[in-house]
Amino acid sequence: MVNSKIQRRSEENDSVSSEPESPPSPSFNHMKLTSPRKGTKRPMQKRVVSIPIKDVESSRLKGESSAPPSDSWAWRKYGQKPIKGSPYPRGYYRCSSSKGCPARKQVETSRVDPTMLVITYSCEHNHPWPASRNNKPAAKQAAAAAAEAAEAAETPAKCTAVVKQEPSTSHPDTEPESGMEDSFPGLKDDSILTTGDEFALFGKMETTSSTVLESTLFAERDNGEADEAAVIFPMREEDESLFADLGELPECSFVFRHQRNVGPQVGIC
DNA sequence: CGTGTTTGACCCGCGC
DNA sequence: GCGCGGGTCAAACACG
Repeated sequence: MVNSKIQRRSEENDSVSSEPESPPSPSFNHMKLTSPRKGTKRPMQKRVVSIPIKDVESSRLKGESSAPPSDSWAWRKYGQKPIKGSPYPRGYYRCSSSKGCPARKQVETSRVDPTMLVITYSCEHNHPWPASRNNKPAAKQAAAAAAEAAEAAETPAKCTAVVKQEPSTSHPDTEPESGMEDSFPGLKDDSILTTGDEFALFGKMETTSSTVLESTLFAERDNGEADEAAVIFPMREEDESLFADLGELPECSFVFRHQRNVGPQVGIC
């Protein structure tokens, strides 16, 4: 019971702790050795992705058989909570593609725009994603998760996105080289839309008409337009190789890009 | 039978 | 110090 609970948490912590130099906080010592919680110093990487509920509903109506996979990983739901201030519940998912995978994601309907789903991915710093994938369950579960949030929203979908561009850093090498770059211009050139290998799965997100990748770091600058906090991390070569595995993205896709001098732009498609 | 979902309870961090 | 809110656990249940 309690013992098993503690033991389980200890095991989880063991599997998670890739940093021997950062012992658990004293408050965890007596009771819970658990995954990172709010306010802990553990370097969790976080990415926030918004997708239109419309896409989710459409894919669900199609039986999701012909719909693109939401991502490449299997997610197991481990909780759902109503969020204060938001009429929509938040679902909590854990990566089940491999044992001990600390990756998690949260799915909720955006309070700012009820037509958008906000999916927050988080993972331990430098945590390697499992090499093997489980596309079928991943697609099924992610679609179900999104559909669930979509049901909670019960609002007509539209296609609205907030876009940020970065003219000052438009390098010539931002020329798209693949289908992905067609949809995410400049994705490969810098760390604006910085995505670690943990989040290579973003490319598999359910994106059939419009997709927004939110880098909410800039949102913090911009008076917190988004309601999620994200940590930006540099993209490395291995990340790019993982991006190579990204699926095709919709034509009407916007990428939030972080910049210093230019304010956000609103794009409607 | 294995895997995933639901749901109530528990725990912790943070704000007041 | 206390209460609130968010995040997680785990038993029970559902499904393929």
